[in-house]
Amino acid sequence: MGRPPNCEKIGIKKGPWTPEEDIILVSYIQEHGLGNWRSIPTNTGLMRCSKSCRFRWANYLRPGIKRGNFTDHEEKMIIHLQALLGNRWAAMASYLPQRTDNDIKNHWNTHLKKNHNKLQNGGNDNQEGHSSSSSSSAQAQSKGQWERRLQTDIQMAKQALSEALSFHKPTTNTFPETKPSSFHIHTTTTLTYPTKQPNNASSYASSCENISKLLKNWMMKSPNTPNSFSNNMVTTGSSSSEGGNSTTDQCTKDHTFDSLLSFNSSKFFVEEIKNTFTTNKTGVFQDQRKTNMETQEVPLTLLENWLFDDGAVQCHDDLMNMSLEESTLGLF
DNA sequence: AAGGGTCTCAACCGCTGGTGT
DNA sequence: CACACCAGCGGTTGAGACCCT
Repeated sequence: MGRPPNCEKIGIKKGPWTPEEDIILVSYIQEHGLGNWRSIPTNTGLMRCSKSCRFRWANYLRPGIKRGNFTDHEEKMIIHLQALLGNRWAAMASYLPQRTDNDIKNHWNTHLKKNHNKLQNGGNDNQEGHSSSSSSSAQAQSKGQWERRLQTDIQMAKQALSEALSFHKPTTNTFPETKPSSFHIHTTTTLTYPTKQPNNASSYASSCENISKLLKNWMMKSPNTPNSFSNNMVTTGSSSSEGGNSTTDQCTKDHTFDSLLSFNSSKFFVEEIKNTFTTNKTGVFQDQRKTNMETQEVPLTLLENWLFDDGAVQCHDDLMNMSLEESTLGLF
């Protein structure tokens, strides 16, 4: 027989997450790492289902998420990727590491879809005037899209395989072979963080960053903060509320982190990353995972390796060029 | 200022494929 | 092999923010 049914939908809370809940979730993940989502509500006492916890983490609390307006570059990427991949938001998110699939999906539906449809309708009008056999041309087009999609999947699979076989080899500069890290890391959020290994420097630096932001906002909003949460924060690693310079440092960090996650300038980008990760290892977050940092050499994550690769930025340009030519001609 | 319409986006829902028992 | 769990994905919803009249 299979596993015993485990349905516990009684008392499940829905709706927006409170800062308290965020803090509990982040603290727990920080302490225990990502593993069994199902155990999180039980172990934390959160009245949320595991799905909700995973979703909240993946789309809001996860380190490295960039929020706010999409840049022109990002929007173009999304349009190109949508033409290439269709509504495969998770796959698209793998090309935009700092954006979540939900973010991309929302942005597409609210901002880009309308413009896209407008332009497409305009193009269709012309096309229809051209040819009456729209069904066959549509079929051919869908076949082309399907082939491109398949090709993309094959490339991704090939790269994943080669990555697995030669883990430490430097990557080449052709698309998408240089992007395995982004595929591996961001297609699914759980792959981002080694399970049961809560000592990834950059990840936890960013987790603490998120926690401190939450805490800061929460403190401002609710002056009657229960001590239990403050204590929890201290014991679980956040130190941003301590010390006079913490706020300034935090702002600088926020800015830097946002900068490093933008694709605007390749050289600046790479330098920023190098500086930032140096800061991560020596700076304000050191105390947060002091024990681990002092006793262990923190390995670079796949993302970090990719980010250090100067050729990486070029890949996005390659993608842009490729898709521009064949997929979204006339969109811009 | 107020009311109604529109927009945005966080969160939920249902489905699917992989995996454990 | 069958059943159930689990994680992930894409579609959809609805509350709040925003804009317009």
